[in-house]
Amino acid sequence: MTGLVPSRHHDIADDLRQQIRTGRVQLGERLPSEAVLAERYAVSTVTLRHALAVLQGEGLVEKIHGKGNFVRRPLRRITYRGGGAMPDVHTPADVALSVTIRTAKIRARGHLAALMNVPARSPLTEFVCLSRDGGSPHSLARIYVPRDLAPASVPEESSSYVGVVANLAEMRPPLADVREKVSVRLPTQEEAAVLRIGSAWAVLAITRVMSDAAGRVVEAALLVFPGDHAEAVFTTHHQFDQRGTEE
Amino acid sequence: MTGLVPSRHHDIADDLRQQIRTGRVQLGERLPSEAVLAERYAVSTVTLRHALAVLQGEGLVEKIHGKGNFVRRPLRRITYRGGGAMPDVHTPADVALSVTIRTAKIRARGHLAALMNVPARSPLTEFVCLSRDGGSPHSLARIYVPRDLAPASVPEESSSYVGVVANLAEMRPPLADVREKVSVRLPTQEEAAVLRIGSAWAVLAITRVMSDAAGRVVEAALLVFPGDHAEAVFTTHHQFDQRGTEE
DNA sequence: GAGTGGTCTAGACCACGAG
DNA sequence: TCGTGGTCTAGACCACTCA
Repeated sequence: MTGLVPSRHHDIADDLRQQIRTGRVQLGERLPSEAVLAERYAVSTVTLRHALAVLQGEGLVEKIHGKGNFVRRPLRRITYRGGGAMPDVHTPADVALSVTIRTAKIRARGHLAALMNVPARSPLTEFVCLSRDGGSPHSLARIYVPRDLAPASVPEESSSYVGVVANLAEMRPPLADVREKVSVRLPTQEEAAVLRIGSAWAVLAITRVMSDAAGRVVEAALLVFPGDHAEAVFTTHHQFDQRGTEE
Repeated sequence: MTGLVPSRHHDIADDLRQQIRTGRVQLGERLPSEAVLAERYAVSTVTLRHALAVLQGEGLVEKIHGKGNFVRRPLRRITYRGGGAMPDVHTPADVALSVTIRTAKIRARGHLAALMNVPARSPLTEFVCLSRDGGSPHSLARIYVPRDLAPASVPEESSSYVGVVANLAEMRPPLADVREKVSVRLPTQEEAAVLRIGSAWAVLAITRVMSDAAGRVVEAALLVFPGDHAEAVFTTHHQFDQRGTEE
């Protein structure tokens, strides 16, 4: 909206961005304090913070209250593949992802019951999976399956995301339909805290519902990825000639 | 990050949000000026602007420099359906969408050439479509097709998005593959201006590449939707029993 | 020119983190 | 306790819109 009028905080953001990209500020390192930077650039702290907010929005800087501003290690790009036949994330190197899983036995209600097309109070098992790429949070998945389709035990911590997903898939009848809804929204406070992102920065949220040939929902998953380095790919193959309704 | 400490600008945002939602401030109307509101809430203009920024991020308020802050009419939710067999947007009432189309004959280069898998300088036709829902911008689509597959003429303005897409589809050989990449990013300055959204608010960007049975790319589309009221739905049907690689 | 939002200042005080 | 970021003030001046 402001258009092409250069503003001081943009200049500063550009300068800091350059220093980060050229490696003059080391990855993972702390930037000088805001007070120091404000003096260095001869601006007020408010303006300097505005500049840092720009970089935070770009995912280059992580602010930690009471500690400082840190240059964020550029995270591996996350590619989610749609279609449901494969693990959620399978970039070539995603074996390096570690996962923390919290399991709970819950009962369906409200939105979740509707999503899974089961009566309220149906027994479900909930898996909350936080995957990490090295030290950095990577993605958050909340997976719900009918209790009778859940593995009896799931390791609390696993070094392989693929293994976990395979574990779930074993119990599952063959899939017939996968419906994935992709949306953009601001993270909840919890999500922002867990993923270590600013609460003003959007996430890529995917709601995935899988059902078997009988139409029974065998899994519902609420997946959340930091928006600045995630993407979802969907591939559709049209196996028949295009005559009328085929999809 | 700040956590549970209530802050003045959040309180104000909450109050204004309530007034908007309960209709005490009319849709499309201008809010009192920032100076007036700042006095009313007994805060500085900076703090008041911070509160408005929250509402702007939620898509409730649209700021227009020199004019005022306006309560944004809640836009119809945009649902993009993946798979490529259908028009981009087909909520029941999307016949109400109007579209402005700018057509240009261009030549492939760089990223676009790679995307369409054609040599640089291949002749393409570009369609830039801005669709509007009533008065509000709704989505921006940049569609590229090989020159020989482009309709000779496209109406500059059309009242029906569906008609336009059908127009394009007529020229097309049967589709074999559709690949859609969904990502979240900040809008470019141009996109922010055209879609009338703040440049700090993320958009849902879809890159769609369609190819025919021979593997030729017959269309590449760069679609941009305001992130706060758009979603994309992908449905996969598994027609065979699940044995090995079938995706 | 009058009224609006956009940017900025030079402080102040509060909340968090680590020793 | 000290250094950090988080919020806020009471102005100032500039840029945009419209009569």
